[in-house]
Amino acid sequence: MKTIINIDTPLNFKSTLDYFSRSDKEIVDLCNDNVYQRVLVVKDRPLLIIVKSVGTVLKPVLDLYVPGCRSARLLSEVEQKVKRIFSLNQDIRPYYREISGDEVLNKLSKRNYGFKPPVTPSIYEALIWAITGQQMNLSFIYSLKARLVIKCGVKFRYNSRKYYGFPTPKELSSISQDELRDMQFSRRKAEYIIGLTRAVIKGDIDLKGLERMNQEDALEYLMKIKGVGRWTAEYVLLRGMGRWGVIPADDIGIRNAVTHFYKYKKQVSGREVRKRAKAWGEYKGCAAFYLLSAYHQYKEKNANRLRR
DNA sequence: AGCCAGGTTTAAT
DNA sequence: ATTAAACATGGC
Repeated sequence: MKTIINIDTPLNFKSTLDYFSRSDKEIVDLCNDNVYQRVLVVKDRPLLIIVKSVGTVLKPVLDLYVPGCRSARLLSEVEQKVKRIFSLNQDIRPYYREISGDEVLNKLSKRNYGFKPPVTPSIYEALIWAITGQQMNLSFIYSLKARLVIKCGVKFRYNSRKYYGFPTPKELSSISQDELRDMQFSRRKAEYIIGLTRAVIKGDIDLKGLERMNQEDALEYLMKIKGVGRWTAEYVLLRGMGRWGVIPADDIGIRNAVTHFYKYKKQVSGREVRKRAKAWGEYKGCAAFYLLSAYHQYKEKNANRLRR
């Protein structure tokens, strides 16, 4: 089945795809030729979604194709997920007003006009990804993710190509410590992932309930989970729930980006980022994504230059 | 070779 | 209330 999604606020589809394409090891959020593909598990059914942008930044229109889907209800659920992933229900323009006094962000906003922080289909995915991503370099983290996804995620075949979904709690519930170690997760991370997954399955942790909580309560709730510190909780609110008022200020990527664009002489602390982020009000998280995204573009450009 | 990566926990000042 | 060490591996 197929449907068209009309959006009445700006959307830079390409910028979001660029964000998903940061690593060539990415195997869940797939992008090429301005087309986004990903496997979603909706109501226990694995589905491939194919999203194409057929509008403009100012008049965005998305073409959503779900091969094999014959139920209008299911399709409507999928559509909600797509809206979540691309933050279609949030307007980015108030962010531009908020940071209009900041020259650095102003410039980045013009360059990537319409870019919105992407959101994971589930909070669980953001949690597992964040725990996986603690402390290590991005390249290695993407290797870990790929191994986890290939081993535990659903496999989907379409046009003789293989696609993988990010593992659901059920799919991860039977993984053992040793299997995670074999994939080169640290013992600690293996414990965190297993513990979290068990608690979610058992109902001891209610991730859906987080959506109804305010920022402080949600952060507090998440940080009670073993393996979830401040950075992870903040990251999950932003990347996994689209809470634009939150910034994971201790994030090394964000700190590097702030250091670079605000021309500090040495790497700034998370504390310094928080201080600066006060000026970004309820849109700190958006600022973080614009900085990360621009910093990545900058590094890519440098890498290309050095390759010659 | 050694330090730093999308940090957190535990234990010791 | 801060500070240190351990955890794990790859990139530069």
